[in-house]
Amino acid sequence: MIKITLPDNSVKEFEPGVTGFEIARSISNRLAKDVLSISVNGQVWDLTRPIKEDASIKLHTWDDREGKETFWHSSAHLMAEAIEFFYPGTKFGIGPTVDNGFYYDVDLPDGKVLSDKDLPQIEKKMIELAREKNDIVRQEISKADALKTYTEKGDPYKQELISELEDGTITLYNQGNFTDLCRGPHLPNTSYIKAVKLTSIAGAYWRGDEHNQMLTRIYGITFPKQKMLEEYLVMLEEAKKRDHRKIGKEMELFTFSQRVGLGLPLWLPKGAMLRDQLEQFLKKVQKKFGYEQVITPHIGDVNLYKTSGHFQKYGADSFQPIHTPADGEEYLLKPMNCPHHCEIYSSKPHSYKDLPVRMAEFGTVYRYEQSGELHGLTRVRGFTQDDAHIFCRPDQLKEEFLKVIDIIFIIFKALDFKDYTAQISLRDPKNKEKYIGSDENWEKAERAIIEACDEKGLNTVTELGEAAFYGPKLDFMIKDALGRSWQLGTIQVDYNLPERFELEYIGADDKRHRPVMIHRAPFGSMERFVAVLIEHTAGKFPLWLTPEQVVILPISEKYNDYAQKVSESLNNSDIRAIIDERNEKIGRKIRDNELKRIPYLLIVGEKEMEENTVSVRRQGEGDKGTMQLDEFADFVNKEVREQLSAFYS
RNA sequence: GCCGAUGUAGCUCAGGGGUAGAGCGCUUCCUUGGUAAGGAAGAGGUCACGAGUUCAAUUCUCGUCAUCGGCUCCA
Repeated sequence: MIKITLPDNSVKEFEPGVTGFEIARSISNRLAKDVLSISVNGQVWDLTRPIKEDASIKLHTWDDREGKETFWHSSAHLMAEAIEFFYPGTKFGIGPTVDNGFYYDVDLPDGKVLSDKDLPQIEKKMIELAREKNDIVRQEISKADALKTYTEKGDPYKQELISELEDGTITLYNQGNFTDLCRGPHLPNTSYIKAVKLTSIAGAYWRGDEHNQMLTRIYGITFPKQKMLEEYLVMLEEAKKRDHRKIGKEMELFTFSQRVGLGLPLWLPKGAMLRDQLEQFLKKVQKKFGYEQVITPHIGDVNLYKTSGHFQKYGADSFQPIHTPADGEEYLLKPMNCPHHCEIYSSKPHSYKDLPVRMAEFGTVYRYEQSGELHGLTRVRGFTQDDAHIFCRPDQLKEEFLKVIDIIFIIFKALDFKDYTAQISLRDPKNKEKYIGSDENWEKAERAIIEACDEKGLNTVTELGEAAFYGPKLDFMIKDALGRSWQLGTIQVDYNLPERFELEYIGADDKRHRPVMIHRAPFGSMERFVAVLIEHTAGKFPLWLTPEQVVILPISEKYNDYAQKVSESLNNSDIRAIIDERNEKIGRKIRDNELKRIPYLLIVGEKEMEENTVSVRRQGEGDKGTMQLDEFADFVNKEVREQLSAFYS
């Protein structure tokens, strides 16, 4: 007998060769029905694979990531089987799972091009094949045999994959007439898959390299129940309604113009108001944290970027230099603010007592992005960074890092961002020559970041090899309505620029020393941040931030004068109020303004005019009763203050 | 930049080889009202742009541009 340890540390005994499925059945029939795969000593296995020795196990169902991955992995094979049925001779690339389903990269025979009109018939075939309840069978195979199989099949992609695998670890999976090279694990048979939706079709370079052949990538998602697919599709529809491009248009926040140019956003009055609120808020916070505002031009001499090294690294893929009519001068549209800030730093000598110097600028920068990459406000060619550079002594690094994290916390709190992830990017220890700067400095900087995150109790993921070439960094990422991840705030340590710009300070020892630089941007870019904010709030911005906080609705035109008086009074109390003076009934005005996502609706008529009151409605909540005019102003201002409590405390 | 799809009124979208439609919005008039759509009339389009096929193209074909979904890239 062998001992199987369950996740609750209880131990059960089984015959050697017991399978995951049998273990599940010994626990309950329900579990046997739901289980999809099993972790054996931390490795995910097929349910049908015999366990021959003592092991600790965990059974995975649809509710686990591992369970879903097994399910979708088998679904990718099912799709491949269906594609091979319609297009014999198709060559297959890779078919992994993703956050929401799976994809398979395929190379169709005879230059056949697949379009989304072909997807429904593949879906139908997948369901048909699933119903055949074909067992999915694992087969261990030698490298030589594997290579032979795919050489005969004429599939260069699989051959390439196999040639990189170690002999003795290669497995094939068979189902029906279909065989695929695969590490597994897989479902016991195809019948688990009940609902299929192939979501999109796209080109994808083999192995993600744009010099390689482009394959056709088909994305799909599957479920163990039809109803779950329906719910997923409804969820997708809802997510689309939150798209910042749609809401931005609806709420008149920003627009684009072909005449102005690709990826160059135009901020409309309400969007500009919103952005201005964010900027003013951050300026206040930064002032409190000892930052000084600076302003630098939008272009800079090309030599500035040769000094910084950016021109050598990115010049060829950037907007090309601007040439002066005479004298052969060359200027670059500013892609970064830091070189300018370095020059501000070196405009005067610094004592160690002056440090840190914290220099902030809402600096608009221009970067050439490939046309296919532009995306609403999240990926543009001209954008404004809430940039700042901290020039400090090496011994101040950690403390400064902690303070930047504090600023980011204040902002995320004011905006109710909870679902962010923090990623520490360190250098690849195996590849140290890719990075500049001494080992000692790197270790110091990496330690400072890790310790700062620990001290702040930040839940982080660490990625090796993701550091910038000039220093390690900490990024804050957040997901948009459709689950795509975007980087917002960033804090980066830089030893490179101080070196290149020969920045110095005079130490207590009366000698020259090199400061360390921290680049940081809590919002990242104003454009991207506003985009994510729109999707996060579905356009229902916090009261302190929203462009129009209050709308006054006169019962009839007779009360427009009183509405005017209310509006002036509120504006005098720093509240942004507008009036709906249209010749419409009150019900209509309420409906329209509710849909405009304005937080407070004030209804004013005969009664209110006589008593100097307003009748208050909160967006989405309905009637809140009557208040004195000044009472309402205090009420609103108090709510704003509470939302910004992280700053005021 | 690459692969695929899409482009009709301010917005959302229908239509289709014979000179273009709806709802919302907009304008004017009537109505002056109490907590999620009052009524009537009217204006508004080079059917993205360019070429080709055709007696005739918004519709079919090709190209260009833009947008959307991905890939690559992102200081």
